[in-house]
Amino acid sequence: MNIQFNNRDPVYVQVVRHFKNQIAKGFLQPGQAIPSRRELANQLKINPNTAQRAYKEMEEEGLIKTEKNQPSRVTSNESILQDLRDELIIQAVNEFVTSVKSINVPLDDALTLVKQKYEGEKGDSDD
Amino acid sequence: MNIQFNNRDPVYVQVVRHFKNQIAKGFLQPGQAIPSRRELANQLKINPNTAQRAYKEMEEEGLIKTEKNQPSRVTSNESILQDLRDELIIQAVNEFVTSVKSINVPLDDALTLVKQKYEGEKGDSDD
DNA sequence: ATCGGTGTATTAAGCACTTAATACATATTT
DNA sequence: AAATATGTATTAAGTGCTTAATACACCGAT
Repeated sequence: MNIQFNNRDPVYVQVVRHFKNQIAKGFLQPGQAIPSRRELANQLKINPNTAQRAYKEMEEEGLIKTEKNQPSRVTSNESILQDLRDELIIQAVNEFVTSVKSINVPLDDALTLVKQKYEGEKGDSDD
Repeated sequence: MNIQFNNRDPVYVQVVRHFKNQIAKGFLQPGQAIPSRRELANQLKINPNTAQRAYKEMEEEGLIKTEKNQPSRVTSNESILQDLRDELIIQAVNEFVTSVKSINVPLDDALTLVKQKYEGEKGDSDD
């Protein structure tokens, strides 16, 4: 567990994004336990309330479930998990297409650039 | 001249983005005059200082030039204009590739989705 | 039963940033 | 010369939001 924080986005947003990526990637499995608020706060050197804020967001989106005196767990609702992945993809596509169309980049150029960039980098990014 | 403002980003940022798109698209030509701060403020119903803020940003990036008692003009520096377009494109590509790689979307899937989205929409967006 | 860990809620503090208000110098026009 | 429009700078106000502080109830283990 390690997150490279930037100074631009709020910490809790970055934490949520990190978990979403982990989940969408399948690195965090359905039903899998995740650290407690205070434990996560310790690991990431953030305030416990910030961790709570992140977990609350995920809870409200149905990504994690928390039961009395049990560690929070990734939801086992496959539909939600599928939706998460779809949403992340769709959002990325929409933003990209909007951007390139707004400055009249031809489709083929855009595709070529994506291909080059995608293949040009070795490892996966994580957040 | 018309901008559809959202409530998320600062107004001056949206103004800058609008001009950047117009320039990158070639809709605003090199050397072409743009409205005065107060005139733009009137047109867009924004505070003159907000217009000034936007122009200042563009001035600092070398996108526009302002000479004493002349309307501000789009720079005639072709290199800057080319860089602008390149930057917008590269940024869009980077963000997109980072996003899809972070959740292990295969390249072919990504390309297909972009193609579909691109072709699926008729008009260009403007900001 | 006491202690430590957990989730949660409320409130306060802090902070960065945008927008607004105001003023000034200059130049062009009437 | 007066008036109008321009760019620019300084300062103030407002505002939304993140983060921190604190407290409470619950449960399991010692």
